[in-house]
Amino acid sequence: MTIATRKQREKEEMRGMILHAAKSIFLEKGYAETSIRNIAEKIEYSPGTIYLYFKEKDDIFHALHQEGFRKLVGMTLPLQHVEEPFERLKAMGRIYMNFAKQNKDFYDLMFIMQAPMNMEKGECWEEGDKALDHLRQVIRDCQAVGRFAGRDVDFLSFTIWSAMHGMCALYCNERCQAYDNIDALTLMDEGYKNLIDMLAKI
Amino acid sequence: MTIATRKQREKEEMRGMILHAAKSIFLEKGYAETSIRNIAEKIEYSPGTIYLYFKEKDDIFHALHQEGFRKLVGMTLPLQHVEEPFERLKAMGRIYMNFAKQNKDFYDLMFIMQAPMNMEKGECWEEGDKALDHLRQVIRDCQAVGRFAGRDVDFLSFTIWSAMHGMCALYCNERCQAYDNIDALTLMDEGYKNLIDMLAKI
DNA sequence: TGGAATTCTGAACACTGTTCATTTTCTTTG
DNA sequence: CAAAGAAAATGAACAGTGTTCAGAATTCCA
Repeated sequence: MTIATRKQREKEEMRGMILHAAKSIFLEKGYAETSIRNIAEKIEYSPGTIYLYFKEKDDIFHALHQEGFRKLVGMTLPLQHVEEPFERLKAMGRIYMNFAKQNKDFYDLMFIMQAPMNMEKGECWEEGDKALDHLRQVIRDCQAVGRFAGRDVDFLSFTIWSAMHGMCALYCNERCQAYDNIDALTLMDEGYKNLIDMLAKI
Repeated sequence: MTIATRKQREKEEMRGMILHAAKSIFLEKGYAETSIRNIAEKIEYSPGTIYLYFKEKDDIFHALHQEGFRKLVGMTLPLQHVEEPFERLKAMGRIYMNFAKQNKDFYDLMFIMQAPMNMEKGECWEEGDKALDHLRQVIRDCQAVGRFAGRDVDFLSFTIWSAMHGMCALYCNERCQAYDNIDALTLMDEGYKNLIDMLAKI
């Protein structure tokens, strides 16, 4: 093991430490509280050190952004066992919604926040593109069994993603409060059912 | 005209000045750049003065939040001339989407940002509730002419609002970039069409 | 072991929202 | 009109932010 490779490994480890600390603060106290100084304190290094491993704060959140997508993609494994395309689409929606319900902060970071988005597209959406392609493929599969006849795949994927995202975003941004007497999670579930009903008839 | 009423009026005028300055900076340079010091500089007062007219920064954005809703509600006037309920619903959607397209920052402030949301519900959603009630009423009107049979008005309004919001939010947060070769505005238009088609068949 | 290269530090810069003692301005009273 | 009182405006100060960089500490290699 050459010394250069050890240096390389140590650099990776340090990046890992920083990301780990950043993530724990982010999940515990939210984005606003996750400052460079807080992260530095957690890993017991000085603030300046962090800038030797990340060009800027957004880089850290960009990394967490990608981690979030890996997490989401990881949750879609059960889909392999769902053969019927439309059932698969339904399951995808459920998984997406559950991800948002269970990972409010990650969902925020991935789909709502402006923060880590100031990147050249390309590397930023590696994982995100994969997820979107997955949706497109399921839609094509649905078309192969006679559904969504004549619909453009891109436009329909946007329609479906938007509808799901709309519910998740209103949920994450506390806008469900607009419905006084209805629990936010109930709202999401019933909204999802309506969407499925609509997709079934289109 | 008593002196007390003049004082009152001057207080209102000062609030107006602050709001006007805040709005112009907000629309020109975005939320992040709209600092108390920037606002103070624009109206040629010291930063401290602003706190004599607004308890905190969020209060200012809360006021702009309300202004945004008045603006949106104002745009719905043409709806009075649309008799057929479903046509009216379609027109509502168009107006909502156009509002988002033309007022990205206001839309962000009203439906996405967490910023001015840390208020006791109630006064914060006065205008927002009105808009939502409007949607509910149109849905009921649709039901009166045989559409959306058996659907719960609250849940359906959430479904529709979410679907519209999803598109607008992805647009405002630059997530439409996920579609490389498709213009964001085209995406919105086609997404809207799909939604209408689905609502027509539900 | 000595010099070069790397790694780390922490003070400094220019910001942020917010507070508050002090000063300025306006209003009322003697 | 002058003095006293009230109201309004100030700007320095506090604790925080992201980011930079000269200098100190450490590690590496000859």
